[in-house]
Amino acid sequence: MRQTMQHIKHLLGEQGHSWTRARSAVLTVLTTVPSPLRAEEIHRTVRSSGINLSSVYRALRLFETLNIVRRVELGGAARYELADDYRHHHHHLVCDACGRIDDVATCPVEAADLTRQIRKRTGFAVRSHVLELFGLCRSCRRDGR
Amino acid sequence: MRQTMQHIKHLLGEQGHSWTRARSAVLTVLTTVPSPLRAEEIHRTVRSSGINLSSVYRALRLFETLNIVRRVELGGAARYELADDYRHHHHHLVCDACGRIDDVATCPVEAADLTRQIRKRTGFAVRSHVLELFGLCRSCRRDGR
DNA sequence: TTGATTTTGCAAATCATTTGCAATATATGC
DNA sequence: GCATATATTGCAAATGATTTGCAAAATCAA
Ligand SMILES: [Mn+2]
Ligand SMILES: [Mn+2]
Ligand SMILES: [Zn+2]
Ligand SMILES: [Zn+2]
Repeated sequence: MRQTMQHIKHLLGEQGHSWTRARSAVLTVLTTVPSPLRAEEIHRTVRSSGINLSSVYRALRLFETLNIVRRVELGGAARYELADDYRHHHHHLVCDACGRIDDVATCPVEAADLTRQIRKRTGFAVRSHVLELFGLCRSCRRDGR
Repeated sequence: MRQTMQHIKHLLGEQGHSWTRARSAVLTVLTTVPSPLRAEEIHRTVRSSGINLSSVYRALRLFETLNIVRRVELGGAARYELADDYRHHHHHLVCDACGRIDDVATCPVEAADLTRQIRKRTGFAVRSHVLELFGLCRSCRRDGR
């Protein structure tokens, strides 16, 4: 999305970071593909532009600290997707059989106001949470796996 | 807990696995310490018995597949704790400042009956979920970090 | 106790990710 | 645009966590 790219480019400038081919390319992939991708998957689509895997990792790391991208851990290599500031806060349904990953907008942590409950009960101030749901997607279920 | 150890020993036998010094030692640690531990931390307390780090990893892997232990991913090395069959289903509060890890019994996924809702809406059959909460524990909050 | 079967210690391999460094690209002020 | 100070990159080597091959040692069932 052009809007998002422009905004992020500007943000990088403000923070004293350059707008480089590598960063731009990685970001293009992430704004294009909705599911969380591995560094290696991102690299596969930008390597033709002569961009090194290390640079992909470096770009992702920078984006993560700037809250542009968030890391998603689903077992194995980490995955990355645009952060909540650019896409609705959401969680994932991961199919154990075929590996398909879908978004779920429903957040039970927000729905239950869990953050407030925990703060009241324990004094712990929740600032973020990780929630991932695993199971079988409709079609794998049909295939009786 | 003696009860738990006996039960697991019996379970291993049933499934054709031996009851070995390494497995017994790892299990003793896990039934003793309530917070999720890293392989290396477990090893530190059993190395004196001449047990190798590889064996700790192998024991943990076996226990995981037998649903005796569950892996907890909180960033960095994986951690392991007794599985839900032996301890209440629960999640964690991880303090970003001091690293303290507490259990939370409240499960918003169960509370919201999210599994059923998702199945109805999307056909996806949720079988398990991962939820970890990050923030500042009461005392780190007081210290104003 | 014994022989068949598992498991272990150890070292080397693997996998994801990070890092040092010299070469290259980007930004900024002419 | 052009020069140049600074930031970034490619590449290869390092790292940290976890896994693996294999011969030796432990466990198990008879
Ligand atoms: Mn997503
Ligand atoms: Mn726990
Ligand atoms: Zn949420
Ligand atoms: Zn739960």
